[in-house]
Amino acid sequence: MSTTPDKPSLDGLESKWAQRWEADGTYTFDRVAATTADRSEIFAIDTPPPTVSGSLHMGTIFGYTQTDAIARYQRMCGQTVFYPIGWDDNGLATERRVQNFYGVRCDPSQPYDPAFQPPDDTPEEAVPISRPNFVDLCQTLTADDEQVFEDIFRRLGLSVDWSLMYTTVGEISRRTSQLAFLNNLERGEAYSAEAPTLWDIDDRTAVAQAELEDRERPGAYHLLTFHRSDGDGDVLVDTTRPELVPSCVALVAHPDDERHRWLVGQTVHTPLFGVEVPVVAHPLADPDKGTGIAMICTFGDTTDVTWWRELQLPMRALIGRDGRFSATSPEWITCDSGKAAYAELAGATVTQAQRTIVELLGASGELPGEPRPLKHQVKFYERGTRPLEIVTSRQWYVANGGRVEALRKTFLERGRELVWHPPHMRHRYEDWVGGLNGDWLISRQRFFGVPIPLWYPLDADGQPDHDSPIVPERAALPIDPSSDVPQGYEAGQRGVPNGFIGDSDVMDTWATSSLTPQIAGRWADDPDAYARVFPMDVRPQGPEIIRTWLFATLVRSHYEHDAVPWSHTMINGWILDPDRKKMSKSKGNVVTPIGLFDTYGTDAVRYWAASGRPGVDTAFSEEQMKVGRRLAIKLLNVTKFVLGLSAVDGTIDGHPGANTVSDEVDRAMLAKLDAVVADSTGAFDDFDYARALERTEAFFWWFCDDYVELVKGRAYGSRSEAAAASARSALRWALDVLTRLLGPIMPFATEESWSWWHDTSVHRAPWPTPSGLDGRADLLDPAIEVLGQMRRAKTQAKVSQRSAVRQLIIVASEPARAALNAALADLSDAGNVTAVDVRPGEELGCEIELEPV
RNA sequence: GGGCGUUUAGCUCAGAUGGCUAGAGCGCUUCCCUUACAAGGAAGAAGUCGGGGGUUCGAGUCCCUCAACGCCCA
Repeated sequence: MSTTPDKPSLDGLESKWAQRWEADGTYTFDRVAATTADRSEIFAIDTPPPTVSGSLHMGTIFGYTQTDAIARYQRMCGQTVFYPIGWDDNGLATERRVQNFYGVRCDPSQPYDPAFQPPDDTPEEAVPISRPNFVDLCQTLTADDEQVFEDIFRRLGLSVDWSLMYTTVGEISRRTSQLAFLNNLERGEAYSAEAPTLWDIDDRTAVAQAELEDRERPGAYHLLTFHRSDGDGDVLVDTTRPELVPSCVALVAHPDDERHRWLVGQTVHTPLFGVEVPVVAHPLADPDKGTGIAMICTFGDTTDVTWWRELQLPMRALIGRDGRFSATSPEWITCDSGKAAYAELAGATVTQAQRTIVELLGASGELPGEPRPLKHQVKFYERGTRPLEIVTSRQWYVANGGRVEALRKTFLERGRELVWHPPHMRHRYEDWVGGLNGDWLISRQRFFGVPIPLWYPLDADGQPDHDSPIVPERAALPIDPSSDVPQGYEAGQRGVPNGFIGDSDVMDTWATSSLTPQIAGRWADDPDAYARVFPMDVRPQGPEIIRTWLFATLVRSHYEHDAVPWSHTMINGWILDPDRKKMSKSKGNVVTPIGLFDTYGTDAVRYWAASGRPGVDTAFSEEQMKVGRRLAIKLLNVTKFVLGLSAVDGTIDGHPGANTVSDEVDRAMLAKLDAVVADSTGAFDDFDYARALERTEAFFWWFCDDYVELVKGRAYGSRSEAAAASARSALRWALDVLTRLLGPIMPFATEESWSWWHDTSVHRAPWPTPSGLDGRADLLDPAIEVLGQMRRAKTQAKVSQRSAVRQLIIVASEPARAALNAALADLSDAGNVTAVDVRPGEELGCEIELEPV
């Protein structure tokens, strides 16, 4: 117990208490208790591992504070709380940051340089370095970033158990991720296939459906002339991608389109290249677009892929992984003029090719009319800068219902097993699962990630056999197939005929972070410990990653455990800037938290975060933080006041003593507080930290402004010792309860004021229960009303609130008079009333005669 | 084009199963250094609850419709 300071202050509380909590293990997950506890006595949280590449912004503070409030509530309720933390350092975001930070790029053909040092100054041209050197740099940089994040989270007062920290490229994550993948493979849930894939030509990697975004781009319709093979005229086709004419495999019209029905089944020759292609019918052809007949190319967009697959068309792909047209003329272009035209395109980028082909078509007279500009939606990788292309490559997939209706239904049903907070967020999940159009592509042609743990045997020609991958021993995980050697082979056989080769890809970030319950819970290493926390109780996260993180976690858990990974999911809202725009890095309106912690104190920032309702977008508001700061200071001050009164023996021992709290006024206040306790408890049980805070806060201000003012005189001893003891006892009890109610939201100020009169942490104190004193909650209403009228009279008379009332005449109904009588002495004290008279009447009213100045 | 959400004082938001004479905080105005708190306290002004229909004795709350904004998906 420390002494109450003369001048309470919020300054410095964060570092003082963060250190103390760490030293005391206040938030440590109690493994011993967990082994004997019933599962219902453990509360496990699947914390989002934030991406550490870059700065931590207010959205993170917002969501994580809300989760922390729930964790603290559950802990005070006596739950053994499993609250881990992780860093998502895996993936392209980190690679980008390393490239920019050090001025390097990964070139897997470079040999490892053990003595490599990054350039001192960022060079103009990126320095090519080996993959191991590159990965080293990624590790170095993320380690720095992670320390910065940890400092911020500690300052935020997150009650996570730091000993449970993991990273998504760490050894445990790699083992878990590879093990889960091998299990998926063994059960047939993961497979590899050579297929058209959305491809980012800048990052040179495949991209999954969940990573796409549509962006509006200017384009132009070009009217192209195809020539009927029967020589009986031309067919005009509108396209926004004339450069893909050499990849054209068919024309397509809607089956019900009368204008083109006669043409279906015939063939035409493509402009410039003279390749004969069929005219086919398919319902996805839009009769209202362009001329109503479209060119199918392999591949201009995802509709082309659908047509190609469903109509079993040939593949005539020309754009390579570098985004350039093939350097050699393809075999399907046979005429000399076609070959000559292609020679102009060979090696060109898409933009160059379009310009060239428009010129060629203009010269050949096969481009009637001018291009007509339009704006259209183009698919981009969400982190990318150029439109995605579709290339054919071998990739690994995990079945997610995108191709099989029954599986899709299974995942929709899994989604309904979860309790969603707020409930409408479930729609986002269902919309996404319902709209899947392919399996989950998990392989990435990148460097900093969890390797796909496979090798392939090479045949006598040195060609890999992708259908018979070599699987590592489970006990050897994690492995890196680019340096580890499979059982039964020797290192010298790598890459030689009849030898082996490692899979060079890494897994998608989500393929690892979809396993956060398994990683944090130590599924791969400690099944007993894992069984204590899985399925977890809650997954808090942002709405934008329902389609990725939440869905992928459900998929993995379904396969691995035939269960949903948690019983509840809490989806937080967005942070909006004062103009109601979403705050995001790209908009440049992001505020960083440290300055706010300095200015308002962490509790104030937490107060703002906790006042955002679950799932509701919330304006960034420093005004709200000021309010939170006032609340925190008020708590310190009112605690100082209550503790400054002499203590009452034996009244605070779990509950206020029924004998000591003898005054009806005090019991009425405690009855009101009982209702607040019940409300707050119910709200927290329903994950509604905001409602809990709102109820507690409203009561707290009433308590300070009205109740304390009403009983202050009596508490000082203006009447009998018993009357004073009742007030002091009630004040202490109420303050004790209020401090605990505010603990989950404002951990620092509550811990500080609590420490002035307790030896143990408020965050380990039991969650409050009702006093059970059966007071009349509405008893004080008329007295408080009269108190207000006296204040008004004094304010209007422009005199001090302290000034005396010579005579107070109250008119009140019978029940109100009874209630007033109980409080009349307190009222006279509080209003400094010389003479008071209560008279019968209908409406409550007062006549107030002030003492002349 | 489809789905979801939001729309209540100048601002940010509360208003479970319809009963409100519509609340809070901030901001604003005025007053008060009162022995927990001047990084405070007291009081006051301020809203035809997005528009239009409907159900009902009664609707911010339920139904229909329209509009604006936001997000997600095509």
